[in-house]
Amino acid sequence: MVWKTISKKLDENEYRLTPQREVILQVMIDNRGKHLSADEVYIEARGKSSNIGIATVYRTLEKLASIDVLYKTIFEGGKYRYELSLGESHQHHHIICLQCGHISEVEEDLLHNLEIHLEKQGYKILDHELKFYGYCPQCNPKN
Amino acid sequence: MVWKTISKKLDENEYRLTPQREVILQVMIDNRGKHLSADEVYIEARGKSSNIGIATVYRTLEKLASIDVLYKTIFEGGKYRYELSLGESHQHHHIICLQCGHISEVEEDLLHNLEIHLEKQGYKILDHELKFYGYCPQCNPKN
DNA sequence: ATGTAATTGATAATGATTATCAAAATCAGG
DNA sequence: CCTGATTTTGATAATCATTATCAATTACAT
Repeated sequence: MVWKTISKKLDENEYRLTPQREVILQVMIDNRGKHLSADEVYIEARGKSSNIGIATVYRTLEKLASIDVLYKTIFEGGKYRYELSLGESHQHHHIICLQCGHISEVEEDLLHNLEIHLEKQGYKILDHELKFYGYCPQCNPKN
Repeated sequence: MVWKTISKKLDENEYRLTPQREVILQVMIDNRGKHLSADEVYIEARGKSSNIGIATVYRTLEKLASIDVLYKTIFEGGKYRYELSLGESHQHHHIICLQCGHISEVEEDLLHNLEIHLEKQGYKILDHELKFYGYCPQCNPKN
């Protein structure tokens, strides 16, 4: 199901699925919903196939992001993170826990109205990204 | 007016206003509303006082951000950017033009409802950050 | 004045990412 | 299947932003 959608995108972009790329993709699928940095992907990929190079990881993540198989973003902390992009357009709403660092997602897409508002002002909005900073339910002192 | 508020914060935090720090602050005030990277601040600061070191710029920006005189964030592009933080709490709504790179701000604070919603789920939200990507009125092909 | 503490600027060290390049893998046509 | 051309890979060098180090300067409190 997930693989089918992805393969299609790879084909469309004439991007060959080598063993290394397959391992990296599998890592991303296994971690669906998480936001992995390149070195985190590298470590997990090594577990599956011990002789994969860090350069290949960077290259592959970059390429997969450019064809929208992955979504690439950067959080406070200064390194890029990647997550599987699941076809649907607006899903980039993150809640970052300042205590444990856990990053979860908000499903709602409540920004549509605001985008309309901005377009009336002459902007053309293509995408948005929303980040909340605070404590997740586990870390919330009140809970 | 701006200076008064800032001096107060500096005093409260026992942060001395040396000539170098004053120059850096002046650069930030001159560029109110813009989002400068450390090296951009460095270049402008050099124009005003030719023998300021890059290390001092980094140190000062970092410190000023930690006492909320500046707001520090990171955009696609991988480097930190700083802007003057003007007392009011929620103002971190940015519109990034994909054409010219210009970053402007949305004044509205329409996320309050969403925050309430998340708090009902057990989260404790302390801050948020919203970024729109698209074309500004000048670059919008439709205009 | 004078000794102590804070600040500075140059530069080394670090961490993340990108570029380079020779070797290995893969492909397409005979 | 061969074989030459093309793509991909992994190691590593290069780069870029940021942070740490440290001796020299500056400011402070007595």
